[in-house]
Amino acid sequence: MTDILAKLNDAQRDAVTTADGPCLVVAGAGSGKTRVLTTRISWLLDEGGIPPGGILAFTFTNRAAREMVARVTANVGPARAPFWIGTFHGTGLKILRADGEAVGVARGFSIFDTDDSKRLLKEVTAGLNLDVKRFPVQGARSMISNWKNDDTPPEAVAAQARSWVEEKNGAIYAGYEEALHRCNALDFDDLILRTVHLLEQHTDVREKYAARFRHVLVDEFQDTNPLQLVLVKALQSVHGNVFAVGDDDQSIYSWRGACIENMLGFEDFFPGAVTHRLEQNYRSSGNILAAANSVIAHNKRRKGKSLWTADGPGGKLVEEEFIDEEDEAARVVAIVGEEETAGRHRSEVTVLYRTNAQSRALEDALRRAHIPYQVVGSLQFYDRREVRDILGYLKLIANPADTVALQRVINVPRRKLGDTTVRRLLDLAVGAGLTPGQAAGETGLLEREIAPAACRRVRDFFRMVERWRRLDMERRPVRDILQAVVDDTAYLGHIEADDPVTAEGRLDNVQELTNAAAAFDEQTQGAGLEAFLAQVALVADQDTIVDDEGVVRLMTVHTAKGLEFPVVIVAGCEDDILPHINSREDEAGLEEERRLFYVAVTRARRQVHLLHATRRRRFGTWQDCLPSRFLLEITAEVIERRHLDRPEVIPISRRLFGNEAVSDSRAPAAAGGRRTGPPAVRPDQWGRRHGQPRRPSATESAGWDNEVCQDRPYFEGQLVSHGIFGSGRVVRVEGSGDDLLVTVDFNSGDRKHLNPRFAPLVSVD
DNA sequence: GTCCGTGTCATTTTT
DNA sequence: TGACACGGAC
Repeated sequence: MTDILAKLNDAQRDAVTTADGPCLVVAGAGSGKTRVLTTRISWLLDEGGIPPGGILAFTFTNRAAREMVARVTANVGPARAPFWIGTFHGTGLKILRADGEAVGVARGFSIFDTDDSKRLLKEVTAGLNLDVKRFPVQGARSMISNWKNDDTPPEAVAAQARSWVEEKNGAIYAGYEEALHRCNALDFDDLILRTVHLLEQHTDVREKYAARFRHVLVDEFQDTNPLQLVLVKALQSVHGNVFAVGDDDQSIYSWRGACIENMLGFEDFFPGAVTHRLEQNYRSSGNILAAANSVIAHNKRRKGKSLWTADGPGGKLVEEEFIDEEDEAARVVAIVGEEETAGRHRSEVTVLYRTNAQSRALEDALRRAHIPYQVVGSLQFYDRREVRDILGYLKLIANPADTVALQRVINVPRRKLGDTTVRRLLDLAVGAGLTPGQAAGETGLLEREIAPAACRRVRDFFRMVERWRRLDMERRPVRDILQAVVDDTAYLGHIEADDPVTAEGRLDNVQELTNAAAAFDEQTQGAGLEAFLAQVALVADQDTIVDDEGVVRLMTVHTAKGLEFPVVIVAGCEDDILPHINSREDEAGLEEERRLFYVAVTRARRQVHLLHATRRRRFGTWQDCLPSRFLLEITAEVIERRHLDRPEVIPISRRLFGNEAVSDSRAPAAAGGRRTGPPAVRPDQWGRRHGQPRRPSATESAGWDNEVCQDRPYFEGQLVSHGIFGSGRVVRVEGSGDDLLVTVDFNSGDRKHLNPRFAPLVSVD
């Protein structure tokens, strides 16, 4: 243990060995937050004499939970690995499965994911005869989520309603809750809300858990919502041992109910709390930290801290301006090439952006350049239609009351069971107080509303489901049940027939799901269907980053939180993108965008590229773009700014007085249009318009060299210079176009085979 | 019940 | 631009 502590710096060690009682660790980006948390747990187990079951630790992601378990286990050995380290939702699930019946949570309940909730809400809204346009499902969902996170029940909403719309919103909420109950399902928020209710209303249960857990630890505390705070309070009520770690400057989930006040007001919520601060950064070079610090200092709502590093300043950050998103993407390709030329892996480069839509241009460019890439996190495996279909069957098998799943699958593949029939079936079932399957089993019930032929088809369907359900009751492996579903429904044939073009990929997905089920059976020694579905709902992070050196990663800034990369490219550093247009009105929104920018910059270890374009296609039309205001907040000494040098571009300094005239005067610049020809100004012309000829530095203009070299092809004996390898002489030229390969003997003695398309090779005259 | 044209609306998404 | 939902036509 002592050697683990010895690896910590003073601040970290103070935090780890802090005495009992509430403690907040304000941990800046890259300051060893996870290490402090895991060492603290190890220390409590080792030195504090706490049994493994006495530790309760909350994270937000499964990834974080896994990592924490792994690191603690490495410290204390598998025999003493704590087993209550998990996400808030996963922990709520565990408690509810054990004791939920006390608050009306029936055994065998399903977990509704976002998609399920939306379908249910749509049904509820329609059932209340409300216009979906005035009461959009997504809006209702977030409203309800907010209410649940404030522990506001439907009755309270109804009582406070002051207008027809509010009244109806309350009615939707109430209807939704009823429908959930009928489906014997909980949504994500319920997993926490019901746990809170359980602990609040049942003193015995609360004391059982609060006494069992001697220490409660929370990761990413800045992301907790009010309900999660209540949960934490309840669980520490006996002993008062809370250890929370977080960074208020990285709070970027307020739109999901995260409440930065939980962190800012920690000392009020937990009187007597001590606060530790971790400000030494072990990730980024000095300039990167200086840039991050200077930007985040503009925020008012923060605890205030300043990161520092014992390492050197490293390279400057680079801000680069481009004509449009295609040029920007070309620069990304070039940067990747530069890294490779320097002998590093592509995977050292990660591209971050604010909105998913931005990935498109980047992907196009990378694909054209034959650079493999991975878009992390956007299209979830479990969101694919065929996967959801099969899971729908499994959900229906596990929970006969799950009418959302029923409606999803009853007519897929087609069984001539249309909306009308299904609607009538559901109404009959509700009227009789039965599940749809039970209703189908009653003689004569269906016939009251449904045509005989349709009745037969309905019964056939449920007979099939019953058959599968027996497999589940026999505790057969999930894999077998899944296989039976796929076989009995001829689902693979359905995929082929539905769309032969995409069939192959979708068949693969079904296979992948089968593999996941088989793996689950094996790893859990047959935990069963219900457990499998819970895992799928809660551990859907298939977006684990592929461990592949040959892949460039693209992701949103949100997705990148908690990760680090050698080289970070932030694409689209423009006003209205980052900060996003929807956040510019209010100060709080702007501060969150600034934190987002801060998160992006602090992901980098070695180099940060901040790219922006003067115009960009948005919703089909060109839109003028101004550099992000956050770029101006970066302290000048640590950043190199490369702007397109065009007379019509307003110098960045003038923008400080930003007024309408600025964007007006820029308009002609954007009017040129790109389609008819190359951009008016190429990146390789930076700075040259106004005289002062200069040699492009190694890091710029690489993306354009292949075009340059078409005018001036390389030839043997040519003297060239390379930003990293220095100068040398061309000894061989092979291939052409994208495959052009130039062999250069550098003065350093190295012989390199370079593709000028990527390698910043400059002719020396 | 299904198909296709038209209209609409565009953040971020740990669970 | 493009994804998706809805309404009218078959």
